[in-house]
Amino acid sequence: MNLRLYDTAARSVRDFEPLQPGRASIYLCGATVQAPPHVGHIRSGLAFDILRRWLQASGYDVTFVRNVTDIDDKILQRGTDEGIPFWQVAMRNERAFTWAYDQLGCLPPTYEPRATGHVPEMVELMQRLIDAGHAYPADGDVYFDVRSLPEYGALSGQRLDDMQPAADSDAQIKRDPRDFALWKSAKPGEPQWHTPWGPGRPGWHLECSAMASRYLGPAFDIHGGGMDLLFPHHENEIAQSKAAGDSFAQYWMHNAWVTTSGEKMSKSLGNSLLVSEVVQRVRPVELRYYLGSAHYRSMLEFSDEAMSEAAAGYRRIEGFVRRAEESLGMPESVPVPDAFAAAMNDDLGVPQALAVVHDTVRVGNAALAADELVGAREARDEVVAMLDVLGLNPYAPPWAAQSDDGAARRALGPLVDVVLAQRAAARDRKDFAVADALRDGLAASGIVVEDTPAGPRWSLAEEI
RNA sequence: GGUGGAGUGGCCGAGAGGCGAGGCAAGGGACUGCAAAUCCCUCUACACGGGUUCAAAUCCCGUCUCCACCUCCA
Repeated sequence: MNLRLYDTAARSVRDFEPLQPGRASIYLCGATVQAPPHVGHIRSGLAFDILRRWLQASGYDVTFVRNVTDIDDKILQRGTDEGIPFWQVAMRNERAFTWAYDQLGCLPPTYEPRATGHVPEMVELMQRLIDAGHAYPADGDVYFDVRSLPEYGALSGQRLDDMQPAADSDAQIKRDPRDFALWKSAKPGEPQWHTPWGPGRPGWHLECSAMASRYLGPAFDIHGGGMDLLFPHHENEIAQSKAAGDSFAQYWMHNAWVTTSGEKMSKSLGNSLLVSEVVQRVRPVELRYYLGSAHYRSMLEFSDEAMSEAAAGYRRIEGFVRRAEESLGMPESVPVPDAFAAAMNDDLGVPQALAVVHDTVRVGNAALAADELVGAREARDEVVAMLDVLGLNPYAPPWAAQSDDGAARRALGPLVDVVLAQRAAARDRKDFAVADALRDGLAASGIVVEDTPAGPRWSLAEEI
């Protein structure tokens, strides 16, 4: 079974057929770096990280571009408010995004272009659009003429005449109120670049068209982003690029948002949960598991309770892998089970894929309990292979480094061994009160002791 | 007004005509000095009203509720 993906433009699931066999090119709309990221932003990065990993695991050579839009009205406003250059605001928030992507184990993009670094490409694109009669300069602005493109609105399924007229003050200088700005003339004090139409700065949509074609060419495979970018951002991107003669994206994918109390998480609603805050309450790998556990096109209602449940689910998987390592050593690379591959090939069916993981964990646990090492090894290696596709492999970066409390374990080990020896002596003489007190004492220090047929095992508690 | 999405058991969350995904929680059992972990078993579903069908959570008609987008948004 081949990979099938839901294409927003076709409103249906389609077989994925790359432009070049064995290669896949993806452009993901990244952050407009106005503020630090909340979990909704990172869900988008995560959903497409899983797509990318699955394509790579399926043998594709993936080129993954995720842009940074480092100039827009809010960034400029914030710079003004704080009395600092806009680029300082942008850089600060870009670092916060990078940190969050890294925390959640999202692979770095192949290229990560910034809007302000691609003004020449934007100017060239605008010139092509003007020459083709799809854009026009007006008072130092440059607008896209939506009426010049009959298919405008097709991606989002809207007809121009049904749209609410924009409450836009510059309506006088536009040919149609729904024409959108490719380029904005510089107001006093604003940053500016020189163009044939006067000094100004980029509009919101132009940068993605310019950068996508710069790094992926006039035609590429997949364009991704949040559902809320469908209109206007992606509609305008497709309009710019198609009007300029590019074939642009062959597939459009959109992830659903994260909600709290039934409402979309949003900076403007003030109900957003910063990634930096959430990872104080739960390990980053557990947050990744939680955000990835719902299908990418389903809304995810965020709650601490649901996140804790998800964390418990991940620890069950992780516990199996760690316990298996004690008797089996490190895992070997094996193919993922067919059921897992089938789930992933069906428009990234991570929920069903996770069901396969859990089923395999149960089989593996039973094999371990029965001392059937062959079966346990098979299950363990498959589980690790599946976790790897999902970016949850505890042996892979960044989790390996984070969960390897090497220094702490080396320092604590001899001390814990002393206490465990005392406890063993107490148990031998049936003095269970003392034995339990010793175990409780360790537990109070965050050291969990479990008895196994091979003797006690200790670990550092994950609960914070 | 236009467009799109959602309503599933105590909770999260899949599925899209027939054999009840999975997880978390709960109860029972096995194991254990006790616990933990693990395994086995068990319970509770498809918003509402009609219809089609041998068979509907799934298809059709209608209704209700909720959410999102329509030039700030992942």
